[in-house]
Amino acid sequence: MMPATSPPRWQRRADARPQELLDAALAEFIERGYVATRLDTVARRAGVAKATLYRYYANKFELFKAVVRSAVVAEIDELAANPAKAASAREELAALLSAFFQRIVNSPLSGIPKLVIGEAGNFPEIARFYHDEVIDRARALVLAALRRGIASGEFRAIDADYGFRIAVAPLLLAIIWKHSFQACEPQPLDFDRYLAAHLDLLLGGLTAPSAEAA
Amino acid sequence: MMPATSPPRWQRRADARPQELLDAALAEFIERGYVATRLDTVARRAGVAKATLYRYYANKFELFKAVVRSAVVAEIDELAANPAKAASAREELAALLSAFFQRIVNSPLSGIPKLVIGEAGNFPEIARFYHDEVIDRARALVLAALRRGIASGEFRAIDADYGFRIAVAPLLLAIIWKHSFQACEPQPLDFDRYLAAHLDLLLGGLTAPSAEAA
DNA sequence: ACTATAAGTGACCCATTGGTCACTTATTCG
DNA sequence: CGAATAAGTGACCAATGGGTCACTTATAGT
Repeated sequence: MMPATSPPRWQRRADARPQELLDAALAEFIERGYVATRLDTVARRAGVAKATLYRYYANKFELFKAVVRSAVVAEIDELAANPAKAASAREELAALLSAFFQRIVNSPLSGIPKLVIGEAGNFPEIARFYHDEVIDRARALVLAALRRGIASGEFRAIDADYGFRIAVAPLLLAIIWKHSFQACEPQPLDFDRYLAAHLDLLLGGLTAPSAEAA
Repeated sequence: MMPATSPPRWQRRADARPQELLDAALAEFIERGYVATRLDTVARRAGVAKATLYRYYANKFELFKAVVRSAVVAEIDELAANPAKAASAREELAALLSAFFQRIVNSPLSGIPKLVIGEAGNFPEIARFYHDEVIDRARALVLAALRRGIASGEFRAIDADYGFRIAVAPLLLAIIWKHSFQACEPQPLDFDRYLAAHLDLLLGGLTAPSAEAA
């Protein structure tokens, strides 16, 4: 009988662990939100014990920040780095909102904004972090498109900052709907038609002559 | 020495308790959300012990439903009962969204939709309840205004159900902003200007001629 | 080989809170 | 006045989960 050398109970993989933990945590945060995500589950999903997770991330919030940076912030930065330079401001704005829609709203990643929307009220640090790292970046992109259109006379001279919020509001609503109320309705929302309807109305409103009375 | 009859340690006030508990619970839910609201705190705020609360409401969810019905649903029903019959569909829609804005978004009551947005994902029963009791009611009102305008030719023939969502999305965003991100920005959002900007764009978009090319 | 050490772990602590229950007491009614 | 009973209560339970710590063990360097 060979006393078969029992395989090691675990391996040292210090360089692979951080990313594996990040992947596991992203999936869990998306599925369950911030509070409901159990660090023990995240660790097991990554194939390690909870105490091991703490060797790489100091606490839950640090883990969360790392996840958001590696997933959402990276996505937006990529968008910002490859600007779809369109002929008109209309097209640029439409392309931008479409990109946000396809890459975030209509993807599993939407779980992150959903989580933030829900829990930012109870965790001011999360709100501040997300505001500074994500919202500000996204806003810069939208504001640029709006200002371009206003400067060129393509759009009416609205307050761009308010325009930004009104332009992205339907994206937020789509996220909320998808994650919280989808199951309450017989037929699901058609995301493409929804986006098209929004762009149609928004661009119509932006272009309409200022003084139109009833 | 008169052995002064010590005042009763507590009083029986079976008819006043339910409303007092509702008031306390509304305030707590608004301040802290669903999960973070402690039933012990609610009870103490109403001047009773936690076990007393359970004599009137079977559990946390039942208490929550009672709160929403007595506060939010009542508000919407009142709105529905006194329809501001305006001359045009434009005015009707504007009046309706303004009313929602003033009575809910720009009032402490906004804490309730905020809470639902945040926690509906983790509590399907809350989502279902809010969808059936609140969203459906609100949607009926907005849809009526939209359909009226479409029927009269005042609005373009968009899909009213999508229009509903796009019309209310900025209200939701305002709620989220107010509760979660207000503190992250130097100057606060001017709610009145924000609403005006939204109505301006929305009505502009709804009225614009269908085929306007760049 | 063998040792230094970084990587990994199980068991534990502690605070938290929805919900329950046996008990006390204010009030009402005959 | 004195039950009967509904209103009210404090003390408790069980489950939960973030975070810690003393300990074990894989592995690289010599």
